[in-house]
Amino acid sequence: MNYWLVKSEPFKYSWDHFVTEGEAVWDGIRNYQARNNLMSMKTDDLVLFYHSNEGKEIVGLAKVSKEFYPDPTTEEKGWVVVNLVPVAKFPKTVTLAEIKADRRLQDMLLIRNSRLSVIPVRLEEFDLIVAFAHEV
DNA sequence: GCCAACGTTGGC
DNA sequence: GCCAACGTTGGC
Repeated sequence: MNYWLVKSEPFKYSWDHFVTEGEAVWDGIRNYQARNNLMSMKTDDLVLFYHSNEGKEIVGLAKVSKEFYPDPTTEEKGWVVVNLVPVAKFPKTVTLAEIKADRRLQDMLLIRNSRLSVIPVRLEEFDLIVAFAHEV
């Protein structure tokens, strides 16, 4: 089991929209590193859902419902999508500021490479973020 | 709205 | 194969 984080601009595709639809085709990835991460995702891997630009916070948890297949939104070869389904909205969002403030999370690619939109997350980091999301 | 960081493209 | 120029992302 691996853990991931995906970014979405809420203006384009928000968590609420994701929940309403019930399943998302994660299309439009045009970056090789992000693409490689998509191709490493396995069914039932857990995925943190992050709102970029507006909010800058992790809002909920999703999981992989279908492993990678060719991106239907482009003719170009080599790009792929996965399907995601919502698991749970976090009781409390975890902001980028909180993540940056925690010494244990400094190595996250979310911070180190802010432009990458599909990011692997280590188990320790994942557990910590889930714990933050449930703090009172 | 600005700009830093990063990726990609193309000239040489 | 190097590197300058350009485009894009996303934090501030």
